[in-house]
Amino acid sequence: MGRPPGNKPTSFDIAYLAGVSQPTVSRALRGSRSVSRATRERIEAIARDLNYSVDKNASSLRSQRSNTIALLFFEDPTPDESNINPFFLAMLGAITRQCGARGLDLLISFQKMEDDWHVRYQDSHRADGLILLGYGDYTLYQRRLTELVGAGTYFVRWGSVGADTIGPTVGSDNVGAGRLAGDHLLDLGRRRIAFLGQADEHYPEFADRYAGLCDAMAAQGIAPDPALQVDALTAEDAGHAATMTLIGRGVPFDAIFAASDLIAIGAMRALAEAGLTVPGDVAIVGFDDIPAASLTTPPLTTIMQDMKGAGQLLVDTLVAQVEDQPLPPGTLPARLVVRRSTSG
Amino acid sequence: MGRPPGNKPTSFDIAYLAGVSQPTVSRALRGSRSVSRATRERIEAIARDLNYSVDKNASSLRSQRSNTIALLFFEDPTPDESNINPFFLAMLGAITRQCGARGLDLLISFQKMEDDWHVRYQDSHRADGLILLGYGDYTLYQRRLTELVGAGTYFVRWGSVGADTIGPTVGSDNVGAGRLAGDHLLDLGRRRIAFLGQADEHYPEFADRYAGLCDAMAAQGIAPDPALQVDALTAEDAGHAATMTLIGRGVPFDAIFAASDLIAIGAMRALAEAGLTVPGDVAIVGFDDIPAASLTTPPLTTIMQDMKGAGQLLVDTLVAQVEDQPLPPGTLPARLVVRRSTSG
DNA sequence: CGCCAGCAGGCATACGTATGCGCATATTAT
DNA sequence: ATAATATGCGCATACGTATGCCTGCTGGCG
Repeated sequence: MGRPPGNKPTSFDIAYLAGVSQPTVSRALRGSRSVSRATRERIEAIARDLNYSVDKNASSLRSQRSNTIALLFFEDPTPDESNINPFFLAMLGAITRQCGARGLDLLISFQKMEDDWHVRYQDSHRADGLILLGYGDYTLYQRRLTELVGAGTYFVRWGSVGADTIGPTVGSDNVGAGRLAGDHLLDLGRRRIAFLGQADEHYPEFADRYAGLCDAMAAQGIAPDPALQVDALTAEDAGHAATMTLIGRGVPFDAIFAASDLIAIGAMRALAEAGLTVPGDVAIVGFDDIPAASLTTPPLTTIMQDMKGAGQLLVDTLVAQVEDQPLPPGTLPARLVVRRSTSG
Repeated sequence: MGRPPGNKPTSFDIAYLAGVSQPTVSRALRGSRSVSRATRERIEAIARDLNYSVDKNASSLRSQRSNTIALLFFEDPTPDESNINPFFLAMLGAITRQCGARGLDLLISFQKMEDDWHVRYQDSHRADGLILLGYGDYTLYQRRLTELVGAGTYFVRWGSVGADTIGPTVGSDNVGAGRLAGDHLLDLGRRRIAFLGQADEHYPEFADRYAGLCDAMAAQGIAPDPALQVDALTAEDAGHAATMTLIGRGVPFDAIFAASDLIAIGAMRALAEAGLTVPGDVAIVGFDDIPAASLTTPPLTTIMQDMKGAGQLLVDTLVAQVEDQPLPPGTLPARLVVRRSTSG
């Protein structure tokens, strides 16, 4: 208190007051073993007293480590603001928390994948590495990801974890989650389970969820019926449209597993319009457990991903790369949240 | 391409290749008038060629400007992760966009207001200024804000804009928004309008909304009835509880203006349980236009805040301070979104 | 033809920290 | 007692950019 503003204390000021040299201050504050305990504590006291804090720019410049990671959201369908997938926003909380726990700063940006932002961020030493978060057509991103790998940029991606993914990837066990949903519906006696969601290589996460559903059905000796799978992207409208398509096909079904909650909500709207009851005529399971899922009527049974774990794993995986350590395994278990859309 | 990684080009490399001195490179790339056009273009070409990008740390260190702002979320009720107010998350999109447009980086953190994080961020030159975002008991924050002002920290806060606010503040015109909601309900012939939301000095934004409602009623010669105001914080449960209280009071009401969408959603649930129809028995207006608002049955009439404008204004106000320029005015108009909870 | 103005760019240096290396003093082994 | 080792700290310097000041040159004008 009292020092004229714009005249922030430096490590030299501390050194002077402590009667030591500037390097000693630096070492002391970083906890180097080569400063005696007494000296260190004296320096720490003075630093606290002066309200000193290490200049981040000087420190990063000298050490070539920014202790900062950059979070890049990308989504292809929405060039407009605000319409961010609620699931990712929830994950943001977990990521910031883990960054805080590890003493990292977090830079954030929403970008189209076209910009070369991602490269720039590491080149300019703003960040030590990147977290890439986004749904969208995976095949469109492959080239970009390959570039990143080629440039030696450290990054980690949220998505489908498989053999052919490019770069370190962290994701839920989507196959297991699909199996979870399938088992649940099968336990309830449902046999004609529809899947709403793009299930091709462009959207591997959705495809995995479908594969898990098929696994569960196969375990009961039920062959998947292609007529019960309808493509749909993440949005509510898509869920509505897909359900209309499904109904239009005239094949009977007694359950729906939707690849996202928004799809499920759209589906519920379409079912209501068609005079079908939930869960009476059709049981329905969503995916993501977005806040709105518990607010629908009936509340939506869904799959909850481990977002806290996801945030930790993303950050840890990135740091492991930067520090040249072995990467932790990349998949996280998901959990079924039963609500009245299946059990009512 | 091709340069060994870890050997990033510097301005010296460019200078060498261009046959000029390093300072000239710096000036050229920053667009200084004292570099000839020809030289500048030559330098720019080489820089592009080498995939050069200015080292952010060195630049910030030297210029004492980080061109970065820090966004601090704080909410008192949720020490747990994830449960972030969706409204703020939507605003995040607008803020990042404006930061991008102004060439600023954005640091982000969720914190309890107790930590001295906010001071640290500017002291350590991580950020030029802070954006403070959070609901919560305003009176609890006053001391912190006063400290920030005292420390000369640049910041801007989202909240109620009034005479007694501490530090530069940006917010919606909550009084006007309340009037908007009131006028709408009055136009529909409703006369007994309840308000659900804390309306004291601890939550000035809510109080302003209530004041606007009272204004609108007063303009029609209707005196506000204290029995029709029930305290409620932001959450859905609170809305449910408040509505039960309201019903329990036995005073007749034909409309509800809720201080937030989540309160409104809770209210709708309580009304349904009590056998009251929306909008037949009770018309209801929310606030925020969160994504779930259009998914309720019936869809919720609500007040939409100008989030794009808010993001711009927050960033612009902060930058104006840093650059020692006059601050733009701090209030933004809100808009009524009519859905079936009032007009059905 | 000489003088002053203005343009383009170079020189030197500062920003604040981190770290390799060397040098005392203190400690132990021989 | 002397050599070997450890401990604690200072010296010098590097990180890469931005900027105040000065210089050399060109051109216009009296």
